[in-house]
Amino acid sequence: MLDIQRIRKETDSVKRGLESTGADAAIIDQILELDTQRRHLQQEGDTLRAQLNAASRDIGREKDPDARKALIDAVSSVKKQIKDNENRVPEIEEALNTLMLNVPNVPLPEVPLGDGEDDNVVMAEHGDAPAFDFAPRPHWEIMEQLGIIDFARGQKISGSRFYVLRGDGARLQRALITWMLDVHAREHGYEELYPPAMVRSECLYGTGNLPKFGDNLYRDAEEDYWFVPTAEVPVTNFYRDEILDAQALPIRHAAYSPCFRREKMSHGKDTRGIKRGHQFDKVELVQFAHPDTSRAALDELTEHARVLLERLGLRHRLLNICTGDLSFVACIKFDLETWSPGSQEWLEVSSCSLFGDFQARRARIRFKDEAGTNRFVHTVNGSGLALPRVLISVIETHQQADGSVRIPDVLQPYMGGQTHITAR
RNA sequence: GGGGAGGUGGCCGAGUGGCUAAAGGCGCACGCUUGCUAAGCGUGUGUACCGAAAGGUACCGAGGGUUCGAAUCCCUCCCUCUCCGCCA
Repeated sequence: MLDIQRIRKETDSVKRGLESTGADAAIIDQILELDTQRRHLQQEGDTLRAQLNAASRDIGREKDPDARKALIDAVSSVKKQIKDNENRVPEIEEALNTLMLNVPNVPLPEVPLGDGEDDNVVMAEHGDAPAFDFAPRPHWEIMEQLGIIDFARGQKISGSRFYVLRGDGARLQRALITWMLDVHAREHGYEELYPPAMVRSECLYGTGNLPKFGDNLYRDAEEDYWFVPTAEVPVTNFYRDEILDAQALPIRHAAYSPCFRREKMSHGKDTRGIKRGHQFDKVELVQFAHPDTSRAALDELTEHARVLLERLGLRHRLLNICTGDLSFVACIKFDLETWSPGSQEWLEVSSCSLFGDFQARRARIRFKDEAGTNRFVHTVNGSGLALPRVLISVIETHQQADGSVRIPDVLQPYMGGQTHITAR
């Protein structure tokens, strides 16, 4: 959510920012109109209530029954006006609030202008494309042949876009999760959390998934429980409605969780393999940062995610996401993509975003600054990393001519010293 | 799922219709003191919104109601704790 004060004071730059993302800036004018009405109503109501309060004090002091009666009668018209005023307020406030919740974040000036993903800027490429003296195969072939995945039974159990990892496939994913969490917790300064995978809707408003993106979420039919699309949701809301110590910032948390997404929008896309499922696993990094250092925190967090790819020996690149491809909540975003030589495509394995106070304002996460003033923190997060796609890249990158897969050195201790996955 | 207790400021804890934003204590901040043993004394210390300011309004789990006036009375809901049942 944007700061209404900012919308009032910097109307033009906010509008320009929104337009650069492809959003319709007309919503800003509607907001300002309602905001004016709201303030007018509030002033009117405050004045009336001040009158009533003063009158009530007088009545309390008046002992003479007749004089008292007269005073009470006199205040009735004020009461009626207050009622009228109160009747008009909710409509305006709800309309205003709805609009505010639907305004996306405004990009930072450094975000490259563009209409869509084709305009994203490649900032860095790391590692060479792996060389093969045979035709590299896609992961679904390799994994099936090794017997470490079962698509058919996954579909039998749960339907399309579900699969079962088995044997060394399941173990490899588990090794990746553990290793990544260990790196973040032991080397990068993140406290590990294991959060709920089901949350109340309020959490999703906090992170910005609701109200606009509810149709990509699964939810309980009877109660207000929603399945998280990412650990970002519970972890960000860990501090909802709290006031943190300035000295405690930045707070860093890493969390593993399963993630659930309907993927309604991408029906026919990515149907082969494990690139896009309704359920997948992910390690998420979240930082709660001081506004003065949040931009640097984004670079730091991005590097924390990137270095994992390097250590896994995967070719990867860093993208600066353009205005037109920015997510609803981000004011700047870097994607990490890793190369999958079998499927011959770049896979997004992490989106690292700075949200400014956009989420903190929705979730009311504040800190007490040096002057003792409560201010909203800035939130930063990114995957570190998304499992299925890292798994794809590991398997396709480290596949061998004989159909086996070499296990990256860093993961071998997590696989009991095993160096290769071979057919059973 | 059934029974009992309770939700007040950073924390503890008063407060049962009016001058209570809310006693007192703790904590914290600033100042003073340094012959009553790392102690004493004083002052200050919630949030949000509107307003140039003065100031005003709202908030004592949430929502609604009664009343000139509610933290205090009534209704509904939520949550926490606890005893019982069930259970990975």
